[in-house]
Amino acid sequence: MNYWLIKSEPSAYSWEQFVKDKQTFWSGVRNYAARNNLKAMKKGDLAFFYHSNEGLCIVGIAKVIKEHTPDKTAKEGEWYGVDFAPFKALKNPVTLAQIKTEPLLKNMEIIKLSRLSVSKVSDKEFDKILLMSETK
DNA sequence: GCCAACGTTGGC
DNA sequence: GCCAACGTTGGC
Repeated sequence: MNYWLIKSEPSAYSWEQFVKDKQTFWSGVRNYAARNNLKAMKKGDLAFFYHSNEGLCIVGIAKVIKEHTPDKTAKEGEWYGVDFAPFKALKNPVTLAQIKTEPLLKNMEIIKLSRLSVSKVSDKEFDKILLMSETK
């Protein structure tokens, strides 16, 4: 099983809306690196849901319920989307500032490639962030 | 195939 | 609102 991190601006699509919707088709990705990550996702994989621009924190975990399918919102090019459902909310959001100060997480893709909207998270990073969300 | 210019994203 | 970082584009 693999872990991921997906980013969204709350003003565009928030975790709250996601929970309300019960599931969503993650589309609109127009970046090759992000697309490759989407294509690598398997059913059952978990992804952190990160709020960019506002909040700047990981608020919950999404689960892949359907692997990549063509993104019909793309007028040209070969792009894909993935279906997610909310898995669970974090007890406490883990902020970007917290991640930055944690040595174990300094090399996370989200830190190094802040502009990548879909990035990979290692097992260790996933566990660490979960732990941080449990303790304030 | 290189590289400068430009556009976009996202943190501050 | 600014600016750094990155991706993309286009001229050569």
